[in-house]
Amino acid sequence: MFQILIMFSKACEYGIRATVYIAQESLSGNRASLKVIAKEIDSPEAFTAKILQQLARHNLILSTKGPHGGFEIAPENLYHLTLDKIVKSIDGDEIYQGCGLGLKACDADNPCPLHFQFLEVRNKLSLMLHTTKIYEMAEGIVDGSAFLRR
Amino acid sequence: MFQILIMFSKACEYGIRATVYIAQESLSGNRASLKVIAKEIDSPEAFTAKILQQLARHNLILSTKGPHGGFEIAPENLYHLTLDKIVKSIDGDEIYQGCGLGLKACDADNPCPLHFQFLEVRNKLSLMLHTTKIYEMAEGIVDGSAFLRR
DNA sequence: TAAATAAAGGACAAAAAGGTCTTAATATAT
DNA sequence: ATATATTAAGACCTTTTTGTCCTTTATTTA
Ligand code: FES
Ligand code: FES
Repeated sequence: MFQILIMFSKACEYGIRATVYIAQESLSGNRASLKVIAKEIDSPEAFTAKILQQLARHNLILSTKGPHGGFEIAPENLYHLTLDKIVKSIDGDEIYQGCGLGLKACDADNPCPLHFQFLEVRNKLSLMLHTTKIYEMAEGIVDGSAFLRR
Repeated sequence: MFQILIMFSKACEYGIRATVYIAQESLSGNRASLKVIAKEIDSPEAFTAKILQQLARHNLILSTKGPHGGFEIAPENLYHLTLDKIVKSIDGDEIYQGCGLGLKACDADNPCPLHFQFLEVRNKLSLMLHTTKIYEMAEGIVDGSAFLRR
């Protein structure tokens, strides 16, 4: 009964914040270790590990084991990576499909009474996710105009 | 890890669909019983009961016990009731407050790197919820241009 | 090669959301 | 008054999400 209305699962929140932090480090050529990431974004370490594993499996971030290992974003990805990729990796593929009122299908031929209004909001969200770049978010951290904790 | 991105909790979905159905009946002067509601909107009966109880406690709908009892919407509410009231009754009050990335506070002075983009989407959603009237949704059902199940 | 460091993976635990069942309360009709 | 229909309320169960812990695997450095 008590769930926030829009947005991300905890997994997704941590995933986004972690990725932004990793991007920030990658911008200055450093790798970030799980321990540091979890501390910097104030997230549960082991849980964050699972999420980063997923992102690594989907090749959104790179992971390296051993001393001086950690996570980074490949230079060729760094400036292209958008929010929607992160979200899709974590929350799955069917994000933009289901009916907002929970009907089994969502289509304009058999719409629920909220279909068209809902679509507008969803499209706006979708646009936001597709156009927001991780490195831009990271730059906000670097220049001190945005924060990943507190 | 596997949660849909936007929108309503199941409780909210059922709550909205049930209310729209009740509104539809109220438009023609009838009460709707739990059993019929659950059947018409294809929702679990006992769970739906809980949700309707909440809505009744918040005075969004009226409930009457006994034979020919059931749920209805008071005529003076019928044309004013908007979606946001339903959502607020079920999912609580803090819907429009939290940070999209899960930071402890959401404000423009200490924004997360998604704050301003997020706000745009949230405002659009908020506007939609505040302007969409239940009776209009119900009319869509009546005239056959929208559906509450399938 | 051994020791140290760091991520990967799997089993498990806790919390929240979703859902059921049983009993009580209340209104109606006979 | 009694039987019946209907919602209210509380205890309980199930599934999903969130989170922890421990062992294994890979990499680096001494
Ligand atoms: S049918 Fe409900 S949102 Fe499309
Ligand atoms: S601070 Fe994150 S959405 Fe406002």
